[in-house]
Amino acid sequence: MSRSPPPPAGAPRAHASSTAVARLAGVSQSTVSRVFSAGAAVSADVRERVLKAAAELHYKPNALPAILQTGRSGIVAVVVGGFYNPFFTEFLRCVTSLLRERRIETMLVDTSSDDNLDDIVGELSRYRIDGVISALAIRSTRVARKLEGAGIPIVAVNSKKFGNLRTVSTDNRSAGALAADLLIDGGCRTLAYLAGRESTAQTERQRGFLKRINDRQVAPPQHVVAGFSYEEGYAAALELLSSGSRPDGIFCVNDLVAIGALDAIRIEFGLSVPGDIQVVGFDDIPMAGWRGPDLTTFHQDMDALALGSVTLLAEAAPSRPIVIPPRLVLRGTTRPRDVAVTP
Amino acid sequence: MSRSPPPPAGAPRAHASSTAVARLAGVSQSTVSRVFSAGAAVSADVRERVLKAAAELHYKPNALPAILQTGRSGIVAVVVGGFYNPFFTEFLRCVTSLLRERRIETMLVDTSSDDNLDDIVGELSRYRIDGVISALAIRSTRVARKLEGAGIPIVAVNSKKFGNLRTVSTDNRSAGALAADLLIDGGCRTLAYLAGRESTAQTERQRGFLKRINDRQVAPPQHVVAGFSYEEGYAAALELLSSGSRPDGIFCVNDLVAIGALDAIRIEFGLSVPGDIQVVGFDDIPMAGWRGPDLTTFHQDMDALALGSVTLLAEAAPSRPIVIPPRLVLRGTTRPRDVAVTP
DNA sequence: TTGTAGGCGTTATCAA
DNA sequence: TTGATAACGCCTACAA
Repeated sequence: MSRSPPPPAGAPRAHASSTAVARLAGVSQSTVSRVFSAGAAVSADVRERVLKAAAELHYKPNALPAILQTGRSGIVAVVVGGFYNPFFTEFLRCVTSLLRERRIETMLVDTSSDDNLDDIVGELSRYRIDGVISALAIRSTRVARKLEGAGIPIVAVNSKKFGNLRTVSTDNRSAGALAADLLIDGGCRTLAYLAGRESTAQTERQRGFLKRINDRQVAPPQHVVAGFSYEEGYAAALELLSSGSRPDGIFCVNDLVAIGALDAIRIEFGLSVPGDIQVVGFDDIPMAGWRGPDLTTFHQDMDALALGSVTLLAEAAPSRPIVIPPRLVLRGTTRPRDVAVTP
Repeated sequence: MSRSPPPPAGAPRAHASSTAVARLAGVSQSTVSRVFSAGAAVSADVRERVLKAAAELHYKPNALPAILQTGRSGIVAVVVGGFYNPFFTEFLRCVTSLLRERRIETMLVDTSSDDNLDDIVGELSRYRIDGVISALAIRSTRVARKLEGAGIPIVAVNSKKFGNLRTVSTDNRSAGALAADLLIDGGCRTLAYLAGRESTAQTERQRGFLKRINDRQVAPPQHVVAGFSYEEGYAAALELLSSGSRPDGIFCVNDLVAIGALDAIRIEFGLSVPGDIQVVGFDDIPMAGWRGPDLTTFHQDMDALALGSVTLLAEAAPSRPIVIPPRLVLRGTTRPRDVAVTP
């Protein structure tokens, strides 16, 4: 029997195979296989002998041949769009936790844009991943089409729906409308919106906000494009206030931008929040609850988003989009109020 | 030729194999394999024909048989100890980015404790991962030993060294000493330390801090066990100050604890920082640089930690531990000073 | 309950 | 430069 040359000293010794275990236990390879696959019929005596041999050889079943055989890898790729934003890391936490419960492994992909998602998924498909969960929304038809061509089920969060794409979203538009109500009911009359860059979530929030403002016959808000980071929020607020305008209510595309804006308003301009200006964010990241920012915001229900993603991915065929309602979290950057807010 | 039954309608169609491509291109399977493995000799003519056929069939080489054959998967598991702490997420960001450059995939593991790391790695070894990078330090000999038994190279950050374990660490002890110097030179005489729970990093920071304080003949600091989160830092500061003591300098085990403490000090007690109390953190997470906290802290060089981890993992045999110097970042929670700090 | 044999889709080896 | 053939380690019939 021909054998491979011995591994160089110091190198991790090769993994034992089921054949090796079988030899040591004096049984056939298939018997070893049976012992390690749930619900197969093996006599207690043989099972014990096999397990003993396996332990002795540090045997761990090799998943790869099984995948090769069955076509299912038990691996899901999770895509995030940057670790700077706790929205992504929280989502990642929830998803990996759910996947782990289901004994599925997570392959992590971090990318700044969905533009190259098709390439990344193509690359990952070499590992026969069972699916993709993307916290990054898909924007272009080109990418959506190529992803479909890869033949791997894909769930995207807060994304527009394309073809077979499965989507789970927070109801961003309603939240935008609610934000408008909140500020207007709180007495604001000169509103501003600190926007993100192109993304479905951002567009929807903005749309809901503008629509409700218009419906309630309040003057349209000033619009400043910030981005999604603390620094961009800070800079945008600086720009806004330096221009001489003094809005009394600001809705921000997310919490990082809102916290940046807050710091600029309070520290750079010495204005009071919510006295002079009320501020509303989006996401309810942990820092929004810190005593410093104490930010009023909309909670994105990560558990629901994650559970929805995992569930949709598990389904055989793409089903209807899942929409999760946001939850308003009232904190110290808006005026205390008794009136109930209705969508 | 026997064929498997056709896939159910709607199911993602099966991936094409190199054999299918070979048939279509009119060459042998080995030739297709050569075309897709770098640096193999194939005539331009044949290569073109194969690539055309491959494109037509959406062919992507299946990595699994290759792994089976070569024993190398191109997958590394990265372990983090909770997404609440930007230290972990930043590390994760740097590591995945470096791995991606090297065309290695990241399998993500999130676990609250290193106690079950051996089980997790055992589970992952089924995928024949090439190695493990753990941002979580390894504390117990039992786990270290079992990990060694798995025969997979492992790098741990800020960890004690066990056997074959490869380690990359920030020089936590020196940083602790520097923190003592900084506060004492800044005029502090009644110091306090907000500690984390058992971990090598925490112990080392504390040890360096205490030693330098002792060396400089300043009274030993008060010691409160907080933990590693914002909430725990807040609670610990509350406890410390409610007990009636008024330290004038506090060193915190990490930035989250420090920011929690800051909020308690400023908001709950109305004290001035750095006027009444100076505060020093550790890690230099992004929030430490926000205008609100504006926290003086020690920067952990994530790029260096990540690069060290990836490099150590790539080495054939475990080599010497890598130690990264921390960098003091002076901000607004300590008094401005001109004197240079020397270790 | 256990063993035998074929096949999954690559890489590696050797011959042509 | 190309092709045939043997692994890699498991799962899945099917036979004993």
